[in-house]
Formats: sequence, structure tokens, C-alpha cells
Amino acid sequence: MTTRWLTPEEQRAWRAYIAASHLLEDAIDRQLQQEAGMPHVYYSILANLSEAPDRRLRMTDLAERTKITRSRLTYAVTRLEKDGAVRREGCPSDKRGSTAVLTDEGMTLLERTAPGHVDTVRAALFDRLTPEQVGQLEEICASVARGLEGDDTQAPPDDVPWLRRSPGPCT
Amino acid sequence: MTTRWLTPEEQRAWRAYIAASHLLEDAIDRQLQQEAGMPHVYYSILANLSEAPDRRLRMTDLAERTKITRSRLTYAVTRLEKDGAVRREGCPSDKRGSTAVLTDEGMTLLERTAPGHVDTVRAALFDRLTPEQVGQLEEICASVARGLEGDDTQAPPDDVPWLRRSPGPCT
DNA sequence: TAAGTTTGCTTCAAACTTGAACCAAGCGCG
DNA sequence: CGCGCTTGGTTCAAGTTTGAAGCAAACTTA
Repeated sequence: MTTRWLTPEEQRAWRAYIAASHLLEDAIDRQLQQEAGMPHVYYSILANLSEAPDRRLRMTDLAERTKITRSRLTYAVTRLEKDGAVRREGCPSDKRGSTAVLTDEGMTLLERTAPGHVDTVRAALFDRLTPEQVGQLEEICASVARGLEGDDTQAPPDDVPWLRRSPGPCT
Repeated sequence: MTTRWLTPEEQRAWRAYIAASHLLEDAIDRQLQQEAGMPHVYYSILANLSEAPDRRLRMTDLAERTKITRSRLTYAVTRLEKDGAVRREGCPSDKRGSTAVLTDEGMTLLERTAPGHVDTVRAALFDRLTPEQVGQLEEICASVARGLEGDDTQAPPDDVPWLRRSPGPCT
């Protein structure tokens, strides 16, 4: 089968996407590096931990939520541990396992820096979109993510209690 | 002013976006690393050169188009030069300047690997979206990019002759 | 025309990411 | 049990990215 090239519309969308995602990640990384002294991924790790029950998560679980590789996570957690934002604990039930725990210090850091981060995300993204566009973006991204995640068919969990409370440093 | 947190809709959109963009970049990077032996950014550099008149672009210009920093580009071009895909040429009119030129070898590499790349982009993204969604995605991303680019007000150039011909390794 | 500034690009060290290799610890089963 | 296989995590070397600093050519202006 000969290649189905991108249509002009698709090309425009693709180029726009590449540009936007680079610019957005750069802006967010810069801002967080300034205010929190860490790149966006690291911040996300803390944010994910802060939402987990008991502020703790197994490494693999955390890697899946943040969509990063386990080895990347190992490195990141080691760094965050040095910073005092995270602590590692062994898993009693499975001695291979290791659990990352958000420390109080980490939580404080998160609370201190969340407002600035949200402001940045707002300024760069949401304040520029109509409510319909926000919905469209979610649809599109969810669809793509579903396609790229291992199992294309599993529905997302729609009742995660500790995710229900709305405001928080959850970005 | 107290922080305007993200609304639940915005949070969902943001999470979906983070997930999708990570997964997408990873998938594309993996595929291109396999087939072309280089990450996506490097491929984009080649693709951008291939579309430029005479297949050559000043470093700064190239950096702007690909949305990466100049130092990142310097590193990348050095590597691509070692691979033989790109050649550097001094700029006669401005002796500080340096121009990256896509070699025939680079062009061949691009032509050989473009189909696989497009397939990946299609499978991961466009084949999962309706035509309306493609349009929405473009709108959204263009809006975000406009906001993050230096000048918020300048219209995008809508007649770039060497961009008009549609199919090609332009991703 | 000689400072002083800006622009174009590179360099450097430190931080980060990648993927493959590795090491236990759990698991399945003859 | 005890042998293989899988799973959870880490490690290592090689590659990449970052941001600040550096360098030289071009511009500006007194």
C-alpha cells in the first residue's frame, strides 16, 4: 500500500500541534524551573503523589500515571529525594517493590508553587480557549491517549475518590 | 488576587493533554529512533530544511521554525553533520552566520523514512480524529502558539510557495 | 572612527533521558 | 521443593538538553 500522506488540513494541524506543544512545554518548564527549581515532569510526580491516598504510590504505578519510563522515574525520584520532597519506602508485602512518599516538605513546596504554575497554564492555554475548545481538546487528547495506551478498550475509572475534590495543585 | 484554579473541565483537559502529548512524543521518538536512528526533533530539522528554498536555512531561522533553542540546534546539527545528513556553510554576507544545508544523503534518508513516520502519526493521531477534530486541533494549537510566540498579533504567512506542494516528508 | 551594544552562533558543565543489562523477589508447576 | 519465567526496580554508559558564559562580527552613535 502506498503511503497515505497527510492532507493539507492534517499538515496544518500537525505543524500547529508541534509548535504549540514545544512552546507550551518550554514555557511551563521555564516557569517551574524558576519558581520550584524543577522541570515540569518532576512537578507532576509530586502532584500525582499529593493526590494519591496517603500521598504514596508504588514506583510502577507512579510511572504509569505520569506516562514516563521507570528508569526516568528512578532518576527523578532519586533527585527529589535529595531535595527532601520525596521519601522512598520499601513495600512490606512485596520486597522487590519500592514506594515513593510525598514528604511534608514536598507538600509545602507544591502548595507554594501551585498558584504560579496554574497561572502559567491558564495564561498559555485556557485563557486563550473557549469553553467549547476546552471540551474539544479533552476529547481529542483522550482519544489519542486511549489509542496509545496498552489497552485501547478499557474505560477510564470514573470514580477515584481522592481525585474528586476539585481545586488543588493537580497539574 | 487569589488563584483561579482550574475548573473540573479544564483539569480533565489538562490531564488528557499531558498524557496524550507524552505518549505521542514517546511513540514517535521510538519509531523514528528505530527507522531513522534519530529522535523526532532531529527529523524535524531535516524536514524543515527539505522544504526551504535550496534546502538551506540559517541556524537562527531553523531554530525558530523548529521551536528549539539555538544551543540545542547547534548540538543537533553537529550530530547530523557527523551522520552526513547535513552540512554547515558559512554565510558570505554575514560572517557570524552559519547555514545548515541538507545533503543529498540527508534527503535520501528523509525520503526513505518519511512513509513510516507518516504512518505512525496517522495511526496515533489522525486516524483517530474526525475531520472536524482535526480542524479544532489546528485552531486550538494555533491559538496557543500565537500566544506564546513573541508577537501575539502577527498573522501567519499564508503564502509560502515552497510549502504549497502538499505531499512530502513534511512532518 | 572608536567605544558600546546587539546579534549569531558556539561552548561548557551540569542536569536529564534512554534503552539495554542486571538483580532480586515473586510465581507457576512438575 | 527447585527449576524456569515474569515482575518491580535500579544501574550504567551513551546521548541529549539546559542556561549561562563566551566570542566575534555587525551595527550605532557620539
